Amino acid sequence: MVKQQHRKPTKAELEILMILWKHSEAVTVREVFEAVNEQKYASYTTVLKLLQIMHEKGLVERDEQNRAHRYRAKIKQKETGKRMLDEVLQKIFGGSASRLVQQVLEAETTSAEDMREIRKMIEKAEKGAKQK
Amino acid sequence: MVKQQHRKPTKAELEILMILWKHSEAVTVREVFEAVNEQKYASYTTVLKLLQIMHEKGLVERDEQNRAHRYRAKIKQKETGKRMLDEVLQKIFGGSASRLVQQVLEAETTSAEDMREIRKMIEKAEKGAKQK
DNA sequence: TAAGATATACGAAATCTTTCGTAGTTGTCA
DNA sequence: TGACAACTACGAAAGATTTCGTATATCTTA
Repeated sequence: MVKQQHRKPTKAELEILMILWKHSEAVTVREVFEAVNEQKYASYTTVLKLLQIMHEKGLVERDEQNRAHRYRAKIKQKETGKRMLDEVLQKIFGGSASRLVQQVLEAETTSAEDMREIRKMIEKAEKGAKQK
Repeated sequence: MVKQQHRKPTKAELEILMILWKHSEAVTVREVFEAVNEQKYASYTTVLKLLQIMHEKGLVERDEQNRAHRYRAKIKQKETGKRMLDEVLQKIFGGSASRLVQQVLEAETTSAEDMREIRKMIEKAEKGAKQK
């Protein structure tokens, strides 16, 4: 388990990260720009600047081999998700995982399908769980 | 299920809300101020201003009967938690509740105790689940 | 009742985040 | 090669959020 030493991504940065996470290969600014513009308008230089800032912050890696630089996420989606989830867990659910899960189960977006999967995971997890 | 028509609370507003949620009764600015300062330094007028802004936005209610106004959260912790959780769910876990729960189960903060509770909830929920 | 403590209101500085224009460089191709 | 397209760098405006000082009113108490 590694601790990340960077600040949490801002809203706009997270949007960029989500795009980067979809690609296994490093992508150009133009590609990111186009992906962003499928959701909302943003100028090319806005996207570029964001990537540059994220690079400074260490959120992304940059390959400067070619004229068009290529970027890839440096922080993992999983780690980021864990962090964000943990923040909600602590702040809103007072650290109670079961209260959080309960909320998820109550959400109308959780299907019977999801339920089954979740149950399986629990059963598996409970066997291997550390008894503390 | 009610939809909330206000914007999502900012970081500082959430800190205030968390304090308000702990109290069933409406509290004075001074009480909030003191609670805030157990965690970090903030001047009295900063806390006051935040509460005033939150009042304008409809995040809190204000009782102006006495000289020292009393505030209480107007939005529910549960609703806010649901919202925030749903945001993480959509943005990070692509809407998959099971992936989110899996992440929770993997977190080292989830105890065997939590697991048992979660399993019970699932079993109960699965029975009443809508089959879609 | 006068001084000091405690309130609210509110403008505006300070800070953080997002957006974009402009300058300058490099590649493309007719 | 010259014009145009595409790229990076970067400052700075614009927007959002947070912080605080000052003005003013009200309560408390010696």
